[in-house]
Amino acid sequence: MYERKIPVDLDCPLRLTMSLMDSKWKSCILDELRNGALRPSELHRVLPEATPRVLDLQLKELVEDGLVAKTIHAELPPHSEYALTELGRSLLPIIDAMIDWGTRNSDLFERKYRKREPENRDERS
Amino acid sequence: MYERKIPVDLDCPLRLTMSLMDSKWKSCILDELRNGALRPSELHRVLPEATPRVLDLQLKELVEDGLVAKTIHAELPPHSEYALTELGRSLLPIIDAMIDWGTRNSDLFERKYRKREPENRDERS
DNA sequence: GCAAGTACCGAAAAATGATTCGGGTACTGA
DNA sequence: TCAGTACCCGAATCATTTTTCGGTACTTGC
Repeated sequence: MYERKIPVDLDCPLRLTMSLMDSKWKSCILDELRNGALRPSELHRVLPEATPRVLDLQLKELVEDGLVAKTIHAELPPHSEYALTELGRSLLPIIDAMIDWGTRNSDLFERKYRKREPENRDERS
Repeated sequence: MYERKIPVDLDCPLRLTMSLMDSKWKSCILDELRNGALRPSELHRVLPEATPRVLDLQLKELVEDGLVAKTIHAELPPHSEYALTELGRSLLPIIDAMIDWGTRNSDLFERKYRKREPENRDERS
């Protein structure tokens, strides 16, 4: 895990909240966990674009931030599970609002950015 | 401006929304513009931690994404102003929710991460 | 002319974030 | 004991973002 030099911005509530979920996968992970705990392999199955390694790292940070809880089931074979904590669950309204906004406005950005391949955009004037 | 290889993730509404405001300063800029247009120098005055260069780059992206509009006043001396568009304004509820969450939970992370200076944390066990 | 203010912008450096690679452990069932 | 599965991790590498540094251009006031 990276050693965050400036852990979170504690003086600005906005930046604090942002810093907890603005990585590439965290918000998706929180969203996927909304319906119940998932095991790492299951999470990878629902987010196949993220490598297991990334998910592992991000989950670790989420756990460290108290948004997700890890449970190890000692049965055989032992499994680990990640679930939202109450704190993590309290972020869901924000995530819902973002999903909502993205859904309402997706066609706008569709037209704007799906001109062609990732390559050049910037065809103004 | 950096040529985003993958402009925005168009297939996931959550990631789409995120991609528009997950940079270090964008959400702050949107928040600062809520009460009316600001000139670059004014914006720098209210966000002194961000260099004028960064603000410039971020504003440019915000304009390109349609969240902010730029107006050039041709008087002398010519001034430019940046204001929220309707689209940008429609993100404010999300930003409000984040400010809210951050305010409600700041003391939690205060205790957790303000052990000492930005330097080392990582004093587990 | 010259300093000071404002708005820009290019290029490189630095910092941060994400991904890949190559393992390691622990258990299973055969 | 061996392949198979799931989980975990360090380190290097790659990608992206942010910062730094410098510069252009224009206008105002001296």
